[in-house]
Amino acid sequence: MRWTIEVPDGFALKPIVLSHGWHQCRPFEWHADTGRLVRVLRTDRGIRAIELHQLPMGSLEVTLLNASSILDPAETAWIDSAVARILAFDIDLSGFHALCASHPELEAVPRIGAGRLLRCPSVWEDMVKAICGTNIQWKQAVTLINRVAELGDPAAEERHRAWPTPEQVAAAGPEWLREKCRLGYRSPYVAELASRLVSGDLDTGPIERNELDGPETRRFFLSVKGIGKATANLLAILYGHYDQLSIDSATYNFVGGKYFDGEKPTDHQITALYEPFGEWAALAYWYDAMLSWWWPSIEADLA
DNA sequence: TTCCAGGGGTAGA
DNA sequence: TCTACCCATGGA
Repeated sequence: MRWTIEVPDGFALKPIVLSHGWHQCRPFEWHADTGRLVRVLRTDRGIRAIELHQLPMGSLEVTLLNASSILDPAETAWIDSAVARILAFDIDLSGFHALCASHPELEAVPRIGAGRLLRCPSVWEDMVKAICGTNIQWKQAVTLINRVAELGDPAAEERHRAWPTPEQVAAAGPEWLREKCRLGYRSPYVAELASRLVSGDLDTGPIERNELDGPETRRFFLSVKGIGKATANLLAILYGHYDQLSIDSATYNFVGGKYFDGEKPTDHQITALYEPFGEWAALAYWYDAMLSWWWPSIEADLA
């Protein structure tokens, strides 16, 4: 089964897939050679694996990988809305793209259709992955995340698994996360997050419905144990609030190397550097780092 | 062996 | 608000 989805003007699939490390984590699967993004989704009818591919005229082609499944219009519409969430169709980048035009170092951003950041279908999944990425090398974080993903339900007759639900993680418990996933001291944080979602003590609805402003969004994420300032800011950035940078060890390395002669800058110095970008500060930093670091290696691939 | 990674919680000032 | 100190894990 195959259909197409219309995309916002100037949208490009590859830049958002490669915007950060989520595409390396199951149940995402990025095939760089063919430019296809596979994602497993849990609908109210079952576990579906879809493959996204951008057509030459811009729109997205969706291929259902569950060969024996036929979707009704309601389920197809649900998948379309999930794709829109993952690929941040709702984000209006026109202000940022206009700003990039007057900054030579960011000139490539609008030209290649970059600026959006890849999200998971649920805030729950974004939060777990963010917690797993704290104080750890990213490659190792991917290993942790993929072990947690093994808890998810498999699609019938397919190798794909959905991301586990909060109920599944809460039932598995902190010891399972520690011993089987090797989450270490992060395991009680993830277990508590799952339990709070199951009990209704925490509700991600306001984030999903985009009802909160930047400060409210950051306060929401900070209320979760295991999520501190850097991670809360990162998650707020994923949900469209760019006025506060997420400063982590990679930020010190990049900004120190490029602007402070190799010396580690203070948080205040970093903030001051991108303050002129105002509400777009975090994106300005993000693509400053991206274009300087590893973007050149893939830029030819994007042309 | 020691250091530290895409930090955060906690106690004490 | 700021600073030590501790926290699991495994790669470098």
